Amino acid sequence: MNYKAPKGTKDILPYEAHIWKYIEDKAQNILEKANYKEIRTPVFESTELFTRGVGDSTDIVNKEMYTFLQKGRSLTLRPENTAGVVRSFIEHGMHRLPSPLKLWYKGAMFRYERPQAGRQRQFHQLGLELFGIENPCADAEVIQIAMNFLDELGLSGLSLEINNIGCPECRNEYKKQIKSVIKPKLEDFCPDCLVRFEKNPLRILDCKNEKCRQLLCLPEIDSVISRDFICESCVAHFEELKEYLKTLNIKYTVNKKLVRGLDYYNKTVFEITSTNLGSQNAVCGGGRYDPLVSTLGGPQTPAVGWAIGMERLISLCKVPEEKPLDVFIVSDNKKQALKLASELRGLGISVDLDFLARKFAKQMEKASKTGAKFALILGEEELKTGTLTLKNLSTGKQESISIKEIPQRIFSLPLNF
RNA sequence: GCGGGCGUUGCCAAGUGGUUAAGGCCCCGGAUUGUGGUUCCGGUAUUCGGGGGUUCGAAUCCCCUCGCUCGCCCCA
Repeated sequence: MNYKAPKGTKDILPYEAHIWKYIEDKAQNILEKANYKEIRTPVFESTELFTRGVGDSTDIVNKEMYTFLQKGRSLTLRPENTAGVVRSFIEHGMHRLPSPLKLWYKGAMFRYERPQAGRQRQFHQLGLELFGIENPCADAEVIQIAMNFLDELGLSGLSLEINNIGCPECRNEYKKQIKSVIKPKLEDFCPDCLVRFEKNPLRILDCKNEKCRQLLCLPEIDSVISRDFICESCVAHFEELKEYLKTLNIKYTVNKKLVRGLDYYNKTVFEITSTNLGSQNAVCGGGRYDPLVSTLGGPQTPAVGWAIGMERLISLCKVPEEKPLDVFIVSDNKKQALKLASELRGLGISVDLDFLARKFAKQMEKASKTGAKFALILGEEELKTGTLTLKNLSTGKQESISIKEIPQRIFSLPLNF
């Protein structure tokens, strides 16, 4: 029997793992500087959390969840992490902590979809959530952090799109108006949009079907889209956010047709896309979700957050080379070699050695191929005299040395070694 | 759920009906039993994703099936 990783899953192989670590370290660094604390929640939650939280009109809930029954309880592998973090927030009474509460997370998410470029069934997100602040300065900080993070990774070809989809009240009015102008032309729209018309009419706005897009440009429809349908307080929120972004020197474009697929969003929504990805070009997506905490049974708490798709991000990053190994021990005495390795590791030096006890030439070859900076020779001669031979593998120079001198020799190497 | 492309060794591949299935990389051994990264020599696929069929003869043609991949939908 040949076993393969299941469809839509991938191994992160040893030579790729340092890329993940590099990115995660960078994120952690940036987030902690802004006082975000890491939270780790379970990879599965009760199914109801997602049907309530993410929304049962969404594709995620309708056709993409990995759900299983355990002793009569329905559980689901998390398709996203906001609902889980909010559940934890409520369960542990975090609303009593000083506001704002800033959390971040990273981990695997699961959605049953047809895999393609930039999309897997098990994928990883890194995200943050900011609770307790209604003012758009929170939206601005969150966006600023995302942009800063992507910037520091040296990404190019990114663009930030923002929109304000209103609060539940004004959005209902907007839906009515959209429906009324679309209705006369309804039969010209694609079959998917016919379904959307009933279930979630705003989703028609970001349909990628060429015909639908043209229909949306008809003057009578376009005028409804481009008019600010949102209520005064939502407009004020949006205007203020734009001022913050301007002050922070963050470039953005307003995209009136940007609608996010998760039911919990209100007011601000945004997306960061890259021209260097395939058709799944969103690296980061997020927005404000003021109603969610109370929907899930907690006290009314405003919140805003985003998530970044790790696999998509990694495909865009140029990452520095892995640090080379400091020392490779060449020896025909395995016991002494292992002992030496353990001593040097204790001093903070990275050390490997040959376990096959091959001849010196082979061990030297291995030392080279491993990419070690030094070969440290511990043979009969060295054992007799109580010394070691340290060979610089890039210059070929070697010297007799005592164990005490090793750290100094190794750490004094210039950085561009 | 619906479309397109592709499956030859650990990896990248040549081969499109005719004897033992090129080549390159990696790996292993030797030249070189205490000195590498360069070089040279040698080794590693009873078998072409799997099953069935056509044929004297199939990686190559036909049918079925499985897997991967890209796109639609949707999302990070």
